[in-house]
Amino acid sequence: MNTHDLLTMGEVTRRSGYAASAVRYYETQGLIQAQRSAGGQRTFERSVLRRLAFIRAAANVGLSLDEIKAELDCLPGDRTPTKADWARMSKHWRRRLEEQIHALERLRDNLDSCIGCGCLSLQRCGISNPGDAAAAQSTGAAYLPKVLRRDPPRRRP
Amino acid sequence: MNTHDLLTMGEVTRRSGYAASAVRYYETQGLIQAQRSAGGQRTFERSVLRRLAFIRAAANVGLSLDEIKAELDCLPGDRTPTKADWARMSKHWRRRLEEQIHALERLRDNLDSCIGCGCLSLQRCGISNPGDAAAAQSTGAAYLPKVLRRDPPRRRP
DNA sequence: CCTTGATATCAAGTTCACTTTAGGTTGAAT
DNA sequence: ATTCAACCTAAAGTGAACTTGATATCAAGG
Repeated sequence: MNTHDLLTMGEVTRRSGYAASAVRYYETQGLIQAQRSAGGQRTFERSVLRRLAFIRAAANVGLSLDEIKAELDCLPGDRTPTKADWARMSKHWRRRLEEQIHALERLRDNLDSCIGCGCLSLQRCGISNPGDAAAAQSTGAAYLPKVLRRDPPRRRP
Repeated sequence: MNTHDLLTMGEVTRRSGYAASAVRYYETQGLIQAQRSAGGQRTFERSVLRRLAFIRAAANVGLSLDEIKAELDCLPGDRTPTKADWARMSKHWRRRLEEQIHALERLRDNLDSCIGCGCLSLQRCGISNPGDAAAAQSTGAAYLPKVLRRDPPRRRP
């Protein structure tokens, strides 16, 4: 416990749940900022905790650090998100979550129909949809939305 | 087009959508097998296409290669999955997909309530749930199921 | 035979999000 | 003054899933 409102690294790690190495990493990546003491040790404003919470939340929603940085950079003057910012950004997140949910639901439903067909048919299966040249026109791909697709079949120039 | 039913690398890459490097990688990892021609070039049985389709499907459901290998190894005699195998395994996948869907739905709903609270409260927010020492008992974590949790807050020994 | 394009191997590189290691410094308490 | 936990930096390591690069061989048409 220190007397005024600057936090030490130890306090930040304890209260944020992040490892010191992660906190330092985020600083190098410009996601958070730190002041330095005379001896060169980091001191953090209390707001860094909120920022770290934001980072964790965004990461849990599936954003990459680059994306998170972009969101944080959108905050004018590098301030901590206000309620309005939060609402705006959460709209963004919600859309993303909805997409993921729908993608998974489609995948699940397709899985059900695949059980019936003894599937993995190279021609028709929407889950495997191997991008067989013979099936290039297949509608199967529609079942696997981009958000879930791991690899792009047929990247022939 | 070759005359009998062994496939060349080129045919496999064209028909599976996988890059040759990926196919070779899967072979080193024991996910697929290949015979060799006199000159040392790979030849594949046609069933490798089905296996690759299976691999892609499983990967799209979110399984790691290790998990996929485990599933494939479960097939007695290293054969291509039959309808029964497929049904058994898809049950596995379905559970996984259901989990992911529910996790995302909870996250989405929590996001909605967070908009109302101007959130990211260190104490209560289920989305950020930073593992603040003061909030160690928080129920917030319940909102973020393991499948979605990126990092384990407070791993203090 | 020669050329060309497809394949082969093996090691090393890539990306992401950090962690680990090694070795040195700080700062608060005794 | 001494001690020792907490802190610092820079560089290298991790793991997943491949890709890239360098270099060499194969296969088939002309």
